Amino acid sequence: MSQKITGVKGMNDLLPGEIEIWHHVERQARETFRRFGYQEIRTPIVEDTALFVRSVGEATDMVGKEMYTFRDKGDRSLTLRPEGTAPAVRAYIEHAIAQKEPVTHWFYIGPMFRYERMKTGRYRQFWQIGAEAIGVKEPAQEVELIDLVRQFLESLPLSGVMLNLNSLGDDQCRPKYIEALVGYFRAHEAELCADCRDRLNRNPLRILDCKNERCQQLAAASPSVLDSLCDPCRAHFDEVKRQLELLEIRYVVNPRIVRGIDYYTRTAFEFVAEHPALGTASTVGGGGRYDKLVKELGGPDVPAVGFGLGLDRLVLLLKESGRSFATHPLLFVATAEEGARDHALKLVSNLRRKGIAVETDPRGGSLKSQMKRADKSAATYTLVLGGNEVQTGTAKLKPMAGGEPVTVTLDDTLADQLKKLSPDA
RNA sequence: GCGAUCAUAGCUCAAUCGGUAGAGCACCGGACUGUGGCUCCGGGGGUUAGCGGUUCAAGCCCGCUUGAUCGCCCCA
Repeated sequence: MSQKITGVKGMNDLLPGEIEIWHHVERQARETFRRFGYQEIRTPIVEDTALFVRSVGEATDMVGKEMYTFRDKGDRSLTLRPEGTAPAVRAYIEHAIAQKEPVTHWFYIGPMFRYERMKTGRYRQFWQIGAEAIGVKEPAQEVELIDLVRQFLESLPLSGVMLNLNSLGDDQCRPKYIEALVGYFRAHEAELCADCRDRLNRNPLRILDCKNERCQQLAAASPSVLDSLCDPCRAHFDEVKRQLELLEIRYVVNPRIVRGIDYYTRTAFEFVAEHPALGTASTVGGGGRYDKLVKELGGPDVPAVGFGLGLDRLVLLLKESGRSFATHPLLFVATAEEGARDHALKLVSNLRRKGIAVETDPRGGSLKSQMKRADKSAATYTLVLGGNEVQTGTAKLKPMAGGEPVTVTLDDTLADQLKKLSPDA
């Protein structure tokens, strides 16, 4: 047992029984993105470490202590991506997408990696559904993305998710705000927790996020970002709010949302679900505008907005609904006599080619044991193939949930007969 | 990174004072020889997470490791 190899800590296997719910969420996501005109991208799981250091920010927890970083055989420093925006922007720049189209709408679904302590809803490999809209400076862009998330959540369906909204200002007004904030906290430095005293120098915005009681009190009385927005930022924020109201999207302005990433400018938002199933991991998604990031990473000076949703957390919430997403075969084929095996083999193959979900037990065995497997498969009908059926060219379909058997003919029209019986399948 | 709790069959859990590891569910088979579920009967399953220590004797006591759960931190 000491030699037993197990999965890596914090990285989970997804097995049948659970995977169906993931498929459901991913299917609804893809369908929503289709309606909004967003196209899928797939970027590598591994990137140059510098990409995240330069975009997410050196002083963030994500970069400072949560990255899976290693050296490859060429002595390059590589990192398992902790988030999806930086890789998307890297790809956008690398493929000179700005030269080809003024507006880019992308989405992605894939695993992210952060070296963190595990708890409910937080894993070292977790999955994100994200979107990036590059090239639009207008407030309508973040409103479109927020509307997209809303419609996606409705499709699952998932309710009770609150939208928290904030504006972090831009490079005109943010420096002044941070100056005011630092000045304020400097005056109360002795009262701050040890972490926050450190944050004061490295990343003062994060103090607003601190859960320490005294820090919270101080933060509550601190200058609000919203009071120091410059006129263009204020107008932008007001317009975002106006359009959200136009679409009847409910939100709460929360000036304490700062997000754990440095690249956000102006609008920042979070989707929060207070639910016991999530424990303290109540954030199911977050995003915001990052108008300077593309240029900072060496690309053109284009504005952008994006969001990321925690697929694992959505699945946790959806599991609570108790809904079943399992799929079942329409037909199970059992054989009653050894001589019918070859006929069954061909029958099953032909039905499958015609699109019918058919299961059988390749091991054969007694009819009784095959019937048990038919029951287990949750097939709608079972067809027992034996000498009689082969001889007469007809068979009875047994409805496994009860009811009268249905007689079918064993010819090329069998698939159509089955489809007629069960149009949904 | 810090703190707390926990680890027995595939799953949920028993096992008295330290004295031969058990049940339910699940799985397989039979009762019922071409018809599942219900009932009854039987069967396979365990280095008690791993390694070491104390003891005549350890699932139980002690140490370490690994893993899980929760809180802090932070986030999806």
